Amino acid sequence: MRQDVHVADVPVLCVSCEARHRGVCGALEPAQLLALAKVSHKQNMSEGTELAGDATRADTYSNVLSGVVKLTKSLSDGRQQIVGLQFAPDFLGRPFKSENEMSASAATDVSLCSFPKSAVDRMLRESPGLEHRLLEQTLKELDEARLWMVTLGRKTAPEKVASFLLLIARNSNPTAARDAAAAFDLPLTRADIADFLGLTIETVSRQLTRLRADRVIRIENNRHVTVDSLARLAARSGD
Amino acid sequence: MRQDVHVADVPVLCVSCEARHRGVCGALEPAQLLALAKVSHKQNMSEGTELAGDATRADTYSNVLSGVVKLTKSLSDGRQQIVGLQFAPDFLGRPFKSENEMSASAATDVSLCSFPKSAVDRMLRESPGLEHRLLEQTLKELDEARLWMVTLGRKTAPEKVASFLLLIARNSNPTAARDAAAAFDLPLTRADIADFLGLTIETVSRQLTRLRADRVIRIENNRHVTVDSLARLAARSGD
DNA sequence: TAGGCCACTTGATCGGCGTCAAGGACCGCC
DNA sequence: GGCGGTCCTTGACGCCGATCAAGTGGCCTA
Repeated sequence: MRQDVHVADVPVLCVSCEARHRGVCGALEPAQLLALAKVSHKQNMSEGTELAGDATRADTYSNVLSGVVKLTKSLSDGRQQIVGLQFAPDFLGRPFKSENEMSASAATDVSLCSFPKSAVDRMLRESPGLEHRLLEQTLKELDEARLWMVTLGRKTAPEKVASFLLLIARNSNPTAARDAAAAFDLPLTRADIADFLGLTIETVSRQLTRLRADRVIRIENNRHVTVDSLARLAARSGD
Repeated sequence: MRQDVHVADVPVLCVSCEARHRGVCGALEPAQLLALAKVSHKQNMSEGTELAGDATRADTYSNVLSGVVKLTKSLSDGRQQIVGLQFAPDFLGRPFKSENEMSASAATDVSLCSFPKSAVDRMLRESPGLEHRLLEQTLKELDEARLWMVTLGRKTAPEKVASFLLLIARNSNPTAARDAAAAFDLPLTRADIADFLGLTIETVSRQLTRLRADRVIRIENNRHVTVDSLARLAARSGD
């Protein structure tokens, strides 16, 4: 019965939403959640869709409900670097700035729950718990970014590719033991992997075939990867 | 007179402290500032001092009052990467985690104002303004980290070195015009610059002499750099 | 003044990864 | 079934930056 009352308080949109528990929405009171749900909407974007351009006005925030969003920065001559991957239930958007400094696009088919920036900014001022969640997520992203800087700056191509596979493997099953097996689909094309690792697609391809030749991984349909021993993969990741 | 009253409220330790205005302490009420000042202490550390080791217990936070602190991560075989530089009045420490995941050390002589973690954590819970400041700083650091990821992943050695010089130049005089002249001391040794850029010290040295040969910079005593036109330097930074 | 140490520079050589080019696998479309 | 397109793989080659090895200059100590 208590459950019923509880569920009755929760907006329909949010009932089965992962972000309500693990994401930033978990910090909201039922009344706030209701207010926010009224102005938010779920949307599905297909792979490749540009979600927010570089130096464009950003007037919405989003939660990632499923799929993977890539954050990229480019140099003027077209060289590109992926500076972050956002998985469910990550929060998408840069508080306290109205301009995007990077572009976000759907690396896979993605579903998002989007809110007007103004509504969230108001709640941020009223509800310290929300700001706390946002701080936690931002610190997590900062840790991840700094960890990746080591990969970009100091690892070799074979180590980079192994590190990437490990990242995806761990993300697709966070509870797996360190030395377990794993199977997952790569959420990125070879070109995206290259942009994430600071390599070319040829080098990525060569390293993947090398890992396959050495029986560390198997690949089906270019996307589906099977790893018999994550420990063997980790041994190739350099750290 | 109002000024006198105001100053009288401020702890001696904090009266002339930059962090009280631009740093996180600016979010504190006089009473909180007083309470914090009672348990904090200023300390000077000389170049090279290890401030916090990898995987050690971290039980203090600090504000950087002067000098530069480098945050580094290492791979097991000794390869090292600097993942962040902290200048005054930056906040030093990782809230909500008791273990360091990276090591911090003094890149130059440094003066710090250190607080027990517990005292700050308590204030974080009581004072939303403090958490807000911290979120702003963390977002700023995340932006910087992601910007640097492009440098690490996609720029050539000449571009990396030019980018580094620009970063230091802009930091030593944030208000300078984009095409002004600049003069500053490098806060890092060649070895540190290499670890920051993901290069070797030989390559860093070669690129610096090239910039000098091309009259983009002048160098005295290995550390003091003069730039006649920041715009010319920026033109070599790749972005 | 000699000697050692440290940070940095400079030169010669090597190899990892980028570049260029071709070819294969899979797809939808006509 | 042929055809073009996209994504990926594979091979040949060359260059940028790492590696190895001296050499220079400033500073400290004796």
